[in-house]
Amino acid sequence: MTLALVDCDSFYASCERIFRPDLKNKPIVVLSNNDGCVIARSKEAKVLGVGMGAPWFKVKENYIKNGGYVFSSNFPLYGDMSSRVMNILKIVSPGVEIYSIDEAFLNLDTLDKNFNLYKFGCYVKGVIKQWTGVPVRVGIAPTKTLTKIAIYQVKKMEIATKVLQLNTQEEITKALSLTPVHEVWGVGRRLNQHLQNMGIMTALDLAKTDPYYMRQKFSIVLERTIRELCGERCCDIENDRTSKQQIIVSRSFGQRVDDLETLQPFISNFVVRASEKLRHEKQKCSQVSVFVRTSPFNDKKPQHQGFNSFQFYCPTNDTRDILNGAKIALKPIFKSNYSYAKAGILLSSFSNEDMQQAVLFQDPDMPKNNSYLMKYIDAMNDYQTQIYFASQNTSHYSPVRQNMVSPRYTTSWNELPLVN
DNA sequence: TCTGGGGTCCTAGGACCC
DNA sequence: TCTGGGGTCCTAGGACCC
Repeated sequence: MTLALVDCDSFYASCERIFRPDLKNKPIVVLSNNDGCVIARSKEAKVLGVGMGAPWFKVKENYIKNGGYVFSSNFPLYGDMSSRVMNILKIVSPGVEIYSIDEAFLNLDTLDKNFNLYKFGCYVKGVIKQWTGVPVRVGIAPTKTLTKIAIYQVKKMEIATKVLQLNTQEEITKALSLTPVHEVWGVGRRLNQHLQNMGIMTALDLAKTDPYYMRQKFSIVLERTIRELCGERCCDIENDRTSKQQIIVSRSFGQRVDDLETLQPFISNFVVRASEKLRHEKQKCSQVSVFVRTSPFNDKKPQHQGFNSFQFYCPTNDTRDILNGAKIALKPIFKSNYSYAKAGILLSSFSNEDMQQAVLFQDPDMPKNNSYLMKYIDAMNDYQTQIYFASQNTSHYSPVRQNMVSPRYTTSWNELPLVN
């Protein structure tokens, strides 16, 4: 009974480096939207003391002075590199669960008992590096939570092969004793504080607690974590990805927005994007919510945040319906005299697009949603946006500030890497 | 001056039912 | 003075993840 976790090493920074081989062994950081804060760091950048999530304007000077390189985020590139990695995993592994853009669990239960899993891990690492250039780590263990522990140990102990198998109880116990409790998957800031107060400092301390007691005191989630640390599988591999429960599109603004006439078209852009995702998921939604907020970091200006939802009479994935709902929801929460720093929309209450909810006062043969129209618009916009809705801002997706974006090396004909 | 975006799961509590 | 018991469903909010 064995699982593996394949984890890309400093993923975004590695993607940038693949197309800039001159940056080998150089510090690289990747920034969030608007070049706000640091969301990825190469090993060398960590050495320079750049923290995860650090506001860029605070670390910039020192980092650049020390010879660091910096990129604005380039998600088309990272998304494409990710799917290349995942496609390789689907070839080499009997079962794959894509967990995030840079992580996947492999189900190795079906492999023969005498199969050399450690060698397999090394092979996976090698083939991904050779075919994509992405460096990965592999953790092998009986449960998901333990594969996470294995990955943490690869990082912390700087294991040269980047592959660690936790097989015997001795190996597991040793790894647990060397892992601080806040590094355990599922233990966040709040829980860590409580556990520390109880004298639970390491993953091994946590594994030794009574799961029933901890369930009463905290939650069933923690009970599962404890059992997983003890080798009892509580989280299964999900082979076929379950459909989404909600879709969010939101942005922080590079420039503050303080009037509805400016904000509304950006909200429309978010709605259009979210509706495309919804149709891509083959779902309809019954609710759209809109939120706005001022900057929580600016204590000199008045603060405001608003959230409001609109319910649809029957489920829809027609952009025009959702634009209308979002517009109605935004009105009461928008207040003038505030400088808004972030806004977004959220679609929820999904149902399958094939199911048609009959409506009493509507002719069932005349659906309001014109799904053909949306299909054609999606098809036309697939390659490059050609059709906009009247309420959109067609010149800017959102007020954004990005100064250091790398080319879309793999997803745009005009930006392919050149070989001299 | 400048602080990301997109998700999941669980729980408590209210509304409602018989 | 004294005011049941047991259940379901839904939602908002918290905690956590990458």
